[in-house]
Amino acid sequence: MAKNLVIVESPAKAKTIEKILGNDYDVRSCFGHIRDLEKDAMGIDINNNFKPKYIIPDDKEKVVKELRKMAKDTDEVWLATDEDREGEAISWHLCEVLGLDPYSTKRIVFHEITKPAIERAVQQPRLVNMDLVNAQQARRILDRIVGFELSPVLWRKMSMRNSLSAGRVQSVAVRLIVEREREINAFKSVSTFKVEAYFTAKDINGKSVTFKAEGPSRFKSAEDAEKFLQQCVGAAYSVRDIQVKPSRKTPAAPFTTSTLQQEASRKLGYSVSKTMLLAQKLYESGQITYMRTDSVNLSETAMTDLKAAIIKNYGEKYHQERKFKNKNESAQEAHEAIRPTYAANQTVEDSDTKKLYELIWKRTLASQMADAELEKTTAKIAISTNPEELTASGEVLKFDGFLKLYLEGRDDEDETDEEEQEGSLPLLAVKQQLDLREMRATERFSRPAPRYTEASLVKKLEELGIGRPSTYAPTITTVQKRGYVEKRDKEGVKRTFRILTLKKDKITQAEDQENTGAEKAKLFPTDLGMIVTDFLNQYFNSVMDYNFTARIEGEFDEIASGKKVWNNMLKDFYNPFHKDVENTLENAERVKGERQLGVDEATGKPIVARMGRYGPMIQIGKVEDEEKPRFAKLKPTQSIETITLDEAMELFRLPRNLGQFEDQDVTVNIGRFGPYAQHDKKFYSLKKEMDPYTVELDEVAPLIAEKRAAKDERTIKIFEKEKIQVLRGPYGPYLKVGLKNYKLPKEKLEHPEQLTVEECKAIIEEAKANPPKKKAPPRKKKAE
DNA sequence: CAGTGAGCGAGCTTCCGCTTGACTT
Repeated sequence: MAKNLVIVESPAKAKTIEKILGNDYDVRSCFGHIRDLEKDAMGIDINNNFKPKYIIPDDKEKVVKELRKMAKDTDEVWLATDEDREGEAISWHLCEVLGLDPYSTKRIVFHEITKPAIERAVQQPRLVNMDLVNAQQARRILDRIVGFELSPVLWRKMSMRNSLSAGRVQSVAVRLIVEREREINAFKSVSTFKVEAYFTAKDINGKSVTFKAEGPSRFKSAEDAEKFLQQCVGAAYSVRDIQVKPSRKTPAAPFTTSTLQQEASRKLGYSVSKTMLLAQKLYESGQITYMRTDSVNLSETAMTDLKAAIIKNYGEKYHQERKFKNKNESAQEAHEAIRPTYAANQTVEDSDTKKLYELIWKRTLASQMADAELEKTTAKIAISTNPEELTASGEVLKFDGFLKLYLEGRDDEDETDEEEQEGSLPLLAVKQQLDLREMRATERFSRPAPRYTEASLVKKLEELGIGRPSTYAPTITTVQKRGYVEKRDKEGVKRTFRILTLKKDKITQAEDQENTGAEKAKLFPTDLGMIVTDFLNQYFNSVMDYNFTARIEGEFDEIASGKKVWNNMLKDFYNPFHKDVENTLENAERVKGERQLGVDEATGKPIVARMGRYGPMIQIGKVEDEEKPRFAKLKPTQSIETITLDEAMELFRLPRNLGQFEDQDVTVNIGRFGPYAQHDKKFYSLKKEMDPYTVELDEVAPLIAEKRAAKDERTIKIFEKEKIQVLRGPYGPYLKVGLKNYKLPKEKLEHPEQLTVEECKAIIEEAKANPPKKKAPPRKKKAE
């Protein structure tokens, strides 16, 4: 046992630091928080000044036990958790649990895992900062109160299924998506006409090249555009003025969690959870620094390392030292930016993480590289018959600088002309006459703000100071798991647009088609998400306010700096909040999310879209009517808010009988698990692209035959009487009895077809006698 | 696995932020 025990949060970090500190130090990890509020009675004694009751969660017992033992056998314990609010609290909890005195135990901090930083830290120990700890306790308790008082309100007041949830972070995330969707639904697109003229001129080599110039402004109507073209008939064009301006581009800061998620989404198409999973792998294998960070800072040693790599690869000219400042006020900067551990490693072998690593490597190096230098040329072109002018602009890259490696992506889609790369212009002279090849006025439509992607939502949350690097990915998973939000694609619709062309002094009009509104992997609110958001907005306006988190963060800061007492802050929040909760429980109506669609022509009964126990549906007639109402489920992409009466009536066409296959009826319907076909008493899920409303027998019949064959293939053996199946799955052969699966012992994996009934029964008995340990997530009994 | 949709009441759910594995059909 070494003389010193150093406790950090992450095990990968522990390994590195142990190497740096040498033999006198044992470095161990506590794996994050080791205590949390008890769940009973919220774990808070509200009437006793919000006194928290902490427990050690089951999955932390083991590590706490080990740390206790080590702490007892060592001379000195050093608390080296992260230098932020949560880290400070973890240190305090460690004191409490390990029996250390917070007023004498050594607390050390460092922002980077480098030898000088750690050695410096060890020489300057301090004590646990109780003000900061109290700020964390206030944060924790407030989140618990909000979550555990709001969620039960939803259970009581929503007429849909249970296990709904609300919280300071997730509810605002859903609100953002709901409001964006409504903005899009309400958006009225207007069209304008954009004029582009194509000229030819001789370049330096005497070669004839074509370039583009833009019209003076966008025209509101086809008539106005035509009038302009008309005025250009017979005109001569000449260069009136040329401006040449140098410009520069600057590299983006190195990655934080949020910007890494954004770029991996834009450039590699990764979901935020995939990005984090791969980054974790890179971190654990020592390839990159810590991946949950809000800091853009690079350590001194990293800067030196990067400089060397840049100079070696690209030369002195390409290096430029830069320090980046964080724009985000809520940043706590306990770590460095995300960077490669060794700048010399351009890539990694592992094919899974290769792309992400290279992205990080390029971004980090680029951040220490020289500006790109450009030359922007703008030529004004006069029209002899018209006082208006055309503008041609071109850009030439004089020095690539950081662009050699990396250019940050953008969120706006490149559907329109706006983002067209500016090409280069031929060398023009003032007064030079230009030949017009043609001039076009093209109709363009304004577009609503795009729906959020996972990554652009993270960006927005970070801007609002809501959530932390460690929670962005889990929050996005939660709102999807709760059924408030769905990630999906949307097909575009065809739209016709007009083009007026002036060519050889003649104006012609044509039409063309474009695809618009197509979106990939975007976040859509569900009806449930909208209804819950409306409800929370109505009754808990203050918590749903986009500035709520920023405001209370300010108060946490005051607690951290000793200007405010944490219990008082909580009291000021709790009293009005709890009153709202009680008022809502007492007075709010149960929410059904009902919307009137019209009247059924055949029966005169009212038709409504509303939320049922099993999701959004259409109802014809009322429950109290003599004749029972008719019900139909909405399609997955439909929404209560936007469905039309005609679309609603369409839904009543199911179930459909498609005709006969092998002398049996084939019917299609939509069930609990999506669209399916039924044939010979068996069920077959329809393929994604098959629409149960339009699918035909000749599409479904092969599916039935194919699925039957696939099932035969998976089946190795069946013991009919005992109802034991031996099946082949993606993890190898296994046993299936009813809904339960059983693993085969290793020695049976080779020849599963030789298994006997007795052997199978023995395996099952064995498994039942030694049930697999279910630890962290307790299995839910009911689906959903 | 694939019929539902009212209302009652039992017994359940739930938060955010710090960290990794265990597990999967």
